[in-house]
This record gives sequence, C-alpha cells and structure tokens, in this order.
Amino acid sequence: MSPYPVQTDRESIIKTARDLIERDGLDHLSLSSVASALGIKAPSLYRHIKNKGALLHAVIEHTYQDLFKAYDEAIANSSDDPEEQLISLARAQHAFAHANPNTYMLSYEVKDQDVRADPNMLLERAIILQKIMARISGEERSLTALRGLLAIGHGFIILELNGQFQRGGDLSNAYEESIQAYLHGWQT
Amino acid sequence: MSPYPVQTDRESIIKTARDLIERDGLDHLSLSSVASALGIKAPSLYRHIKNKGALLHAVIEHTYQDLFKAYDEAIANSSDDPEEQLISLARAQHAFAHANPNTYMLSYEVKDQDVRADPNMLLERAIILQKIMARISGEERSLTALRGLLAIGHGFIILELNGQFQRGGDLSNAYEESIQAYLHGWQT
DNA sequence: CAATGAAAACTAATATAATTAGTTTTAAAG
DNA sequence: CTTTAAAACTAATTATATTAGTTTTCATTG
Repeated sequence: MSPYPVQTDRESIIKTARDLIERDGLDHLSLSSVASALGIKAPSLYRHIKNKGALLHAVIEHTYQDLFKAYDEAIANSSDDPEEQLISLARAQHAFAHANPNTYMLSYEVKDQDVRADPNMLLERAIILQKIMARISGEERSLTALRGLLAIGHGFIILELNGQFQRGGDLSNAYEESIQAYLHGWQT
Repeated sequence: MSPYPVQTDRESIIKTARDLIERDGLDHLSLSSVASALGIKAPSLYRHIKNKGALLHAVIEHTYQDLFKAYDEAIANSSDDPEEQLISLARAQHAFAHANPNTYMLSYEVKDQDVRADPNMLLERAIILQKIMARISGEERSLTALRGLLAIGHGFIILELNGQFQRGGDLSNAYEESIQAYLHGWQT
C-alpha cells in the first residue's frame, strides 16, 4: 500500500504553491520552485497533479473557499439590515484581498477556462448575495444592482492592489464610502 | 544612412503585437509569432525593441492613447451636464474595452512595473475626471467619488470580459444603470 | 566607380520552464 | 525473502526569450 518514502502529497503541493505565489508573485512560480520548496524535483509533482494549470486551478479553488468562509463569517456577525450585511461582506472581501493579494488577483484574472474556478460555485454565491441586494433595490432590479456591487467592490480592490490609486489617502474608507454611495443610489 | 533592405520598424512591430494579442490572446504572443507575422526572425526584433517587456509597454501606451482619444470624443459630444459627461465617458470606455478586449485587459493587469503605463499620464487623466466628478459630489469628496467611479466602470468591464456575468441579459444597459445609481448616490 | 562602414537582417548558441519517457528505490504484502 | 507498485529520480524534448557573432546590402565617399 505504501511504496517509496512519501515526501509530499497533493495538498502540500497546493499549499506550497499558494505560499510561493503570495511571497514571490505568480510570475515567479515555477514547478521547479514548488518542487524545490518541498525537497523534491519538478517531474515528481506530476504524480500528484495533472499539470501546472491544474495546480493553479486547485490554488484558485482553495482561495475561493477561504474567501467564502470569510463571507459566511461576515454575514453571521451582521444584523438583519441588508445594507449592513452587504457592507460587511464588502469589508470582508477587501480584508481578504489585502491579506492574500497575489492569489486573490490570480483567482479573478486567469484566462484559461480550465484553470478558472467552477462557475456553478460562483453562481451559487451570487444568488445568495442577490437575495440580500433585492431587499435594497427591489427584486426586479436586483441582478443588475448586484452586478454593479460586484463591479465596484472587485474593481476598487484590483485598482488598489495594482497601485493605480497613486494619491494615497485612506483607501479602506474610500472603498466603504463608495460602496455606501452605490447602495444608496439603488435605494427604492 | 540606410543599410540592409529594411523589412520592419518599431511601429510595425508594435502594431503587429497589438493585432496578435487581440486575435490570439496575450498568452499566445511570442516574439517568434510577431517576427513571423512580419516575415523576419525573432532575434531581428531586438534591433528595434529592448525586449518583450518593452514591446508590451509600447502596446499598452498605444492602447491608452486610443482610449484617451475616445474619452476626448465622448466629452466633446456631451452637453455641459456633468452626469451626462461621466456617463458618456463610461460608455466610451465600455465600447473601447469591447472593441479591444485583450489589449484593454493587458493594460490594466500587467504586474511588472517596467511594463506598466506611465503613472503621470494616468494621473493627468484622473485629474480631468475628478474636476467633472466634483460638480456632482462636491470638491471635498471628489477624489473618493472618482475612485469609486473608476472602480465600478473598470470592475464591471473586467468581470464582463472575463465571463463572470454568467446569466446574460443586457450587460451594456446594466453597466449604465449601475453607474447611474452610483452617481446618484453621491449627489449632494 | 569601387571601396567601406554601419544598419538590419541572419544563424547559432544559451538559459529557463514545462512536460514526457524511462529507470530506480523501498516499504509493505504475501 | 520475493514481489509489486507507488513515488521518486535522471534524461530527454519542446518552446521561448535572449545574446553572440556573422552576413548582407545600400549610401556615402575617396
């Protein structure tokens, strides 16, 4: 049942890749560097992962799982007020992105369809958020209103992470104020 | 003054790269493919460009130049109403991104500082937009309000281009409605 | 009008990465 | 004690960016 002294496993590989991406950036991630961090050689990784794309896919799935866990906590710690819930969710997303900037960006930016997160998982989450949004915007406009909310939250974060808000200031506060303004714009 | 039969020049290389990125995606762009499209070999490109990063930088600069040209036209065709001006600008950005999705995304997503667009050029544009925004939000809140506007516009576009609005519908309309809601949220 | 020099191309070579093929190791089962 | 199979290894292949060194050809000049 066990053969050669096991030196790694799929989960360790994924965790190592995540850590290296956060530390050095996606551009510097090679299968060599992952293997070397685990004390093995690159070709050995192929016993555990299909290829580099599949490894990135796994990293992305883990990243979303953690992000969604943060969402759940945010909702759990909010009152019943839908505006408070959405602001709290947005704050959780912002905090998560700042704690994990490189994997956060990876998760949203990857182009290869095979590497992307499972669309059904994302859709499922969107529907939860849409229900909350509907309490502010009304049922009918809720999909559009949600899309704008996702846009402003995610857009702010990537512009910020990409260093495109050059003039500094309290960006966490600006983020929240912008989202607040947006939500007020939809209020019935 | 002229030597070997000239087969290309810097501008043709940049244009070819742009076209190939739009046609095949950034991931498929190699110096070989650029050279081959020009009927030459890859090392010959180095007479005209420093390296691949410098080529991408040039592509990005051209892309922004075209985008800003579209902005200028949008402003020129608008009334004096600041809301109309900003919606018109946002519409121009949306149209541009859809006409040039791959280079648009490249321009915003690139991580290498040397490849990025000139921050001063971007700052200059931001100040123009902030002046318009100030007429809606008031001077004091205008930087924050602008940042949210950039976030919602850009965020919507990339989510859309990345196929993350799975449920279809009239996305151009949703884009505009979201921006309108945002602007109304800042109205004094 | 031939000689030359420099720009712009070329071929050859190097380095890095991903991946595949084929081989070796070693723990566990019989 | 032998067998076996998982998990590692080394070696080789492919693709790409880049560098080094060579060749071509045109414009200028002696």
